[in-house]
Amino acid sequence: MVRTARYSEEDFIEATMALVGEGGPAAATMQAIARRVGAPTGSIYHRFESRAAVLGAAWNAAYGSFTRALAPLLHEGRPRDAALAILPWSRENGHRARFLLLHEPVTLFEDTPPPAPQRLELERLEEAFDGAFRACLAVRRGDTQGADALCEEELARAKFLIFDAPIAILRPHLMRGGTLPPFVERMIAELHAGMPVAATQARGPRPAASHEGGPAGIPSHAA
Amino acid sequence: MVRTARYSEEDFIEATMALVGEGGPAAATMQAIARRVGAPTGSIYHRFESRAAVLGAAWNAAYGSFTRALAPLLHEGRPRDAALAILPWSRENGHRARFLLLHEPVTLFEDTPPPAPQRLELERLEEAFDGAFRACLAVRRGDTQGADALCEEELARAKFLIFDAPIAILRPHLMRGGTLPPFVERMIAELHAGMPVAATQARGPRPAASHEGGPAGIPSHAA
DNA sequence: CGCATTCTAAAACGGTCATTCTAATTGGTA
DNA sequence: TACCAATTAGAATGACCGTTTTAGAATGCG
Repeated sequence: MVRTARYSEEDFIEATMALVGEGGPAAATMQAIARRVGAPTGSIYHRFESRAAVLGAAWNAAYGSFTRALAPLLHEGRPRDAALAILPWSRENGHRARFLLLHEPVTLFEDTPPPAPQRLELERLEEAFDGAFRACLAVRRGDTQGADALCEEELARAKFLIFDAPIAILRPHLMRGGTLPPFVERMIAELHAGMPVAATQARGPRPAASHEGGPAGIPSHAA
Repeated sequence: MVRTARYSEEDFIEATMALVGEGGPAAATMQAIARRVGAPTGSIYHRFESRAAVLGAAWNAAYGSFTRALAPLLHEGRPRDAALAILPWSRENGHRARFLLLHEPVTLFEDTPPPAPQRLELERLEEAFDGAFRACLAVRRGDTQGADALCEEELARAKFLIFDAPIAILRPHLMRGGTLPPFVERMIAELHAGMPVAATQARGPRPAASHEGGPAGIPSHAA
């Protein structure tokens, strides 16, 4: 090394997350990222090989931070606490939360997928998070046979309850940009009380629809 | 009128929804839309004043079709059936479903908001759908005082249960592009059994977290 | 039968963006 | 101190996109 870098990789990543969080993926042009950092456009290319690499790195940073907050709780078999942990994480990560929870990767990487390094790291992160879900289910069921004998439905239920549903509860408020109202916590807690991930002790195979008829037989659109 | 049009407004709208559903908003360039229809680029401007107008019209078409399927059930006070009605609607509207349910308006209109005609129609549609939610809550509570005395939390709960949560259940499968597995119906039904929109008869003020402690007191990130 | 009007058709324009290029600068090291 | 690779700095390039323009074709009406 001979010259000390003035702008770090993290500077560009932070600027990218802020721009996407505020104005959507299209707002994060290379020139906008550079301007926000105070650097010339070309400097980004000394750290990242392309725009897709910057977006990929930003996504991995946000996703990594998020999963690091939830994974330990999942491994301890505490799905409800994991779902609730999304709240403090969102409050403490303004930029990151809006960036990660308001945009699907599809819309971020639609034009060009991120290059190999970022793609591989994302695969690692996703695999680790998936493993945490499976471990959580195994713990809740008191499984000794490991976390492999899970059907697709069980995993989908867990991901919905711990990940997608809390995010759906938060999304309207993240979008409006204000602070999260206190009732979002109540809603997540109620959700987990009424539709548990998996029963701890034997509690009957499934809660089953309690009133107003079973789950089968959707009426068609009207009446 | 003097010359019969070869390409209709609906042609361009349909192509737009298909392109966005397949490749995200950036895939729906004016040239791509025209190419898919088989028309020259300029022809679109005989029907729409700008790209934002095309996207807005497409959004309104999809959103209108969706709300027309749900609103009657809401007005009848059948929130569970409304949530379940999203399933057949999605199966019958491949393009539309992926377009509407996989993309937030924020990411569609980030650069330029749609012009007045489309913006106004969207406001009408949103107001009508909002009214349906309020009506549903009023019916469920047996309210005689109308649908105005609703707190923010009640409305947020209803929208989550009937709209956002079912969509969150469907999203992974819409993304993969395959057919919807049968267990998504069970999940929606269970959700409504465990966390009802509003009790029909007096059933106690709130279900309250049944086991493993009340809703208050989130542990911080670990342990 | 021709004309006004609405459309198709395709090329052209202006702007923006990602990326590259050239030159100047920096600061640890020999 | 003199060097030199890594970096800053900012302009230049080439591609693509939304929109406009120009020209020609079709059709109902007088």
